[in-house]
Amino acid sequence: MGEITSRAPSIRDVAQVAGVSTATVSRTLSTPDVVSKSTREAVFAAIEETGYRVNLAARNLRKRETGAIAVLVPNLANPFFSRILSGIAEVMMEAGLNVLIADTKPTADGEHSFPEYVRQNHVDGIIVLDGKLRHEKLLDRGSADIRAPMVFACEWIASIGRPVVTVDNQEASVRAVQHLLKLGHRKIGHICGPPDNVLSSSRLEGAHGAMQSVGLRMKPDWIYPGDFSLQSGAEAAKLWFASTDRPTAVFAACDEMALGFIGALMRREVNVPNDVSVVGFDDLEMAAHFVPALTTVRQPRATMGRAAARMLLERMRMRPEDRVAGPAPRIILPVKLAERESTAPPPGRGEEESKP
Amino acid sequence: MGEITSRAPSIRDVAQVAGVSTATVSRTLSTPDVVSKSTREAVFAAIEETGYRVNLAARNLRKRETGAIAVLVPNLANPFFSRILSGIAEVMMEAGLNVLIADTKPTADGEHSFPEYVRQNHVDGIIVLDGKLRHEKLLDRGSADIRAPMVFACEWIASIGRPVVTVDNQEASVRAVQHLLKLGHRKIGHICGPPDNVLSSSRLEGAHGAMQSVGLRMKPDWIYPGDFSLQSGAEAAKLWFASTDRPTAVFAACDEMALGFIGALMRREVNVPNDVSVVGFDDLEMAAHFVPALTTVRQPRATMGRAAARMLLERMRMRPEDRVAGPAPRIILPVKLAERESTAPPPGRGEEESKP
DNA sequence: ATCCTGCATGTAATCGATTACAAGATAGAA
DNA sequence: TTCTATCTTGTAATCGATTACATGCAGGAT
Repeated sequence: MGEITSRAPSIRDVAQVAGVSTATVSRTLSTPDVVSKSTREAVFAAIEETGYRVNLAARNLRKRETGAIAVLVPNLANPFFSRILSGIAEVMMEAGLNVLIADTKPTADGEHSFPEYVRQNHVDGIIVLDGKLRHEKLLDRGSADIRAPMVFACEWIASIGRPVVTVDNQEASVRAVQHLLKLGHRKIGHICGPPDNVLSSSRLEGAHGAMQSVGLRMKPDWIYPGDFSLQSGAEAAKLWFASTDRPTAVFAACDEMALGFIGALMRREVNVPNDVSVVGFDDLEMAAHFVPALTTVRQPRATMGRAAARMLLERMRMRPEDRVAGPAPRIILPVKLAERESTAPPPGRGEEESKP
Repeated sequence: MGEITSRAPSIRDVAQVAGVSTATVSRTLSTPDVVSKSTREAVFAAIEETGYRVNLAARNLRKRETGAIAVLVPNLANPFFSRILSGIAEVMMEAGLNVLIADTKPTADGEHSFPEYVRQNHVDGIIVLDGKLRHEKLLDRGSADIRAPMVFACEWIASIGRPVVTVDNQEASVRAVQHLLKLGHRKIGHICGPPDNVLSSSRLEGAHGAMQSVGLRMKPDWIYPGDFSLQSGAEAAKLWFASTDRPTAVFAACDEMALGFIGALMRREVNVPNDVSVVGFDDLEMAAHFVPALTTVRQPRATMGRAAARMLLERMRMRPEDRVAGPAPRIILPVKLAERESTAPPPGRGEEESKP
């Protein structure tokens, strides 16, 4: 197909063809209104003829920017993040910025990795979806943060004063637990997210708080460890099954764990929701298709992504000294509880088809 | 925290601190062995002291390369791709290359998008996981392909002669169907992938072929349209349910559709596998956790990613004229059938707990 | 006719790293 | 002692685009 060109056409080639200087070509591209109509047309024709594309390395070098932003995702394998990413991409593409996605999934040594192109001045801004990165990495001297603004979305690191876009995790958890309380549950358990994660702790606290406000408490046995994975949900099911004093309802800190939990229970002939009710968090697409369909807290993922993107754009336009002035803004988005099939009154006191 | 530096340290600053020329600093970084031990140490100390990081825009401009490769993913929301991505990232990071991930999900106008940083000479190589991109886009004059080599993984575009890393989809489908045949099924249906997709057609053909080779055929009614989404699996369930002459087993072209299909059936009180057996394709993590656990064709996703990455590295090292010489290589990876709970003998003739 | 204003364009420095080439230094051979 | 080979380092051009500044020109005011 296309002949192998020895070299890509540069702005010089265009200038030559159009019979103008390179400065004029550059101006035609960046500020067309200062160029006369006739030259403008000549330049565009020359661009067409030569097949010219701007060399971004050269532009970036000169402008001291890169035209790209990075998104640090804790684990691409988790479908939860995809919608957020597409929300981000939508806003950024519109703004003419490219989006680099980096998986910070821990490497063999257990460290969350931090891709080189983020450290180096390769991006103009960073959106962090990972609340478990080590502070030093993000704030490393010479790393991008000094030059490139950063915002957190969904998860965040409390000790780093940067803007955050999130939902009110605590409030959402309160609502999830209240839903269970209203159904008549009194013994409610929780499958936690990974320790040291802001989401884990605020969701756990929300659950605790909701119980306390009606004079109940969660037995420590009913609090199962987890790490947001399907597998850890299944592990929680083992614990639930093995115990004698079981909660009649379990609120999982994410849908994956909720589904892993339900799957493992059903494999042991435990019926959800008749034997135990389960509420999730996130509202993954799978949640509605699972049997039983999962009652869960819906996060506005695309909206969250778009909000984070817009926030970052705003910060990128600010002067660096203004960015550090005052407290970092915080956008809290509303959530909704999607009530589906995985929750019902507790066994023995249900209005419906509960079994004794 | 860190003071806002007016400018990032450049190679000049390092040179000045170390008391050498910029050339020596550059050499110390790229070819340390031609530099004397004493200067080398001085330079490293100066780098440490200044916190110097190489400016990639400058390096790329000079070296006419970018140190990054792009992966074009048809739909990030599909968890199938994540493992492939991590396989790619693993190999590429080791080779010192950055990985840019681009979602080519169709925009409003139905066109698969093709991010600017891939068109422009922004990447040194491209891995395409999307078999639905328009040819012109990939081969566009001035686009990256002339300079940057390209390989396909998983999906591919038959008319573009580029290396491909994939599994034998047809053979895998044959095995899936043979598994159903061995269980005693004679009426076997198929949920297709999107039309115009190489995977869809080869999986369908494989299924057809397996039937034909034992003298059977799939009734056209048993071939359900789909697009690899959960939702389309659920739609297929509606069709199955509404028909009178139903297949006793269904082979879905991907796990998502298989799970959507099962979920929708179970919601209609249809039992899987007792009323109908279902086989999927991909072996998503969820497949094993679903109830019933899904029998499915396991694709070696991480291996596929690694193989594609290595293939691309090899192509990047070749001279451009050698790349077009001869037929493009093709790597076919083996698959395995994971037999789980969603398949059983057809109703009425089962050895086990089938119901009449 | 002269001067000023404002627009359109060109000239050339610049961003930071790489590398061909030149030059200096050192050691060994004759 | 002189010459050559080898090793180390510096000089300066280069990659391609942007932009401050200078220049030239047309039209209007006086």
